[in-house]
Amino acid sequence: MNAMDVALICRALGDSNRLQIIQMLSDGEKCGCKLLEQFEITQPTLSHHMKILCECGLVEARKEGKWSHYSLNGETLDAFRQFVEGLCGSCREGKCGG
Amino acid sequence: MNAMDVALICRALGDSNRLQIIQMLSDGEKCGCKLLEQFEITQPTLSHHMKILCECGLVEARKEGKWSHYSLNGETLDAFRQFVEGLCGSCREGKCGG
DNA sequence: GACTCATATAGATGTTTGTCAATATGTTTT
DNA sequence: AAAACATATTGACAAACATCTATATGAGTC
Repeated sequence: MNAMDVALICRALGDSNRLQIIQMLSDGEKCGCKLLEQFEITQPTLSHHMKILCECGLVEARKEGKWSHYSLNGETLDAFRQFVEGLCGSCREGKCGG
Repeated sequence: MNAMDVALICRALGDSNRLQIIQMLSDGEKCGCKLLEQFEITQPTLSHHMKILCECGLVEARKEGKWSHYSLNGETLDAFRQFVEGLCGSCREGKCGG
C-alpha cells in the first residue's frame, strides 16, 4: 500500500460520521437504512459517505434486491494497520520524541 | 483515545504532504528547514502543516535557538495504532467481508 | 546596530468538501 | 399498474482547507 492510498483512507476516516460508520461496520455487515437510522444526516449524504468509503477500499458494498449491505474490507484495513505499525516501529527504535 | 481524536489525526494524515512529513519524522527528529527542502511548498505552508500535525498530537516541536525540531509523538501514534488494530480485530472474528 | 536566517502569523484566494433538496433508478408489495 | 421503499445522482451552497504573498518575531552573526 503506497502513501497515496493511505492518504485517501485517512481522508475518508477524517470525517466523524464516516469514522462512526466504520466503527459500526466493525461490528459486522450493515445495510444502508440501518446505518442511516443512527445519524442525523439525509439519505443522499449517507450515500455520498458510503461512496467515499468504498472508493478508498475500506468498505465493500453487496447489492441484494433493493438493499445495499456494507462491510469492512479486511484486506485494506489490514494493509492500513501495517502502515501505521510501520510508523510506530520506528518509535520503538528510539527515533521518536516523548 | 476517543473517536474525535482519531478523526482529527486522520484529517491531519489525509494530506499527502503531511503524510510524507510523518514518514520523514518516523526516521527521526528533523528541523523545519530540513523538512522544507524536500517539498515544493513555501515556508509558511510548511509551518501551517506542522501546526496541524502538532495540534492533533502526532508531532512534537522542540525549540532550540532559531530552530524548531520536530519529532513524532510515540504515545499518540501508539494510541492511534491501537484504535486501528481494534477495527482489524473485529475482522479477525469474521465480522468483515472479503 | 544592521544583517541574515528560521519560523510564525495575517490576509487573500481558489479548491475541496459536507450537506441538503429535488429527482432518478430499481425493487418489492399490494 | 400503482404505491412504497432503498439507494444513487445531480446541482447548489456554505464552510473548511491548502496555498500563496507580505509581514512579523526572534535568534545568531558581522
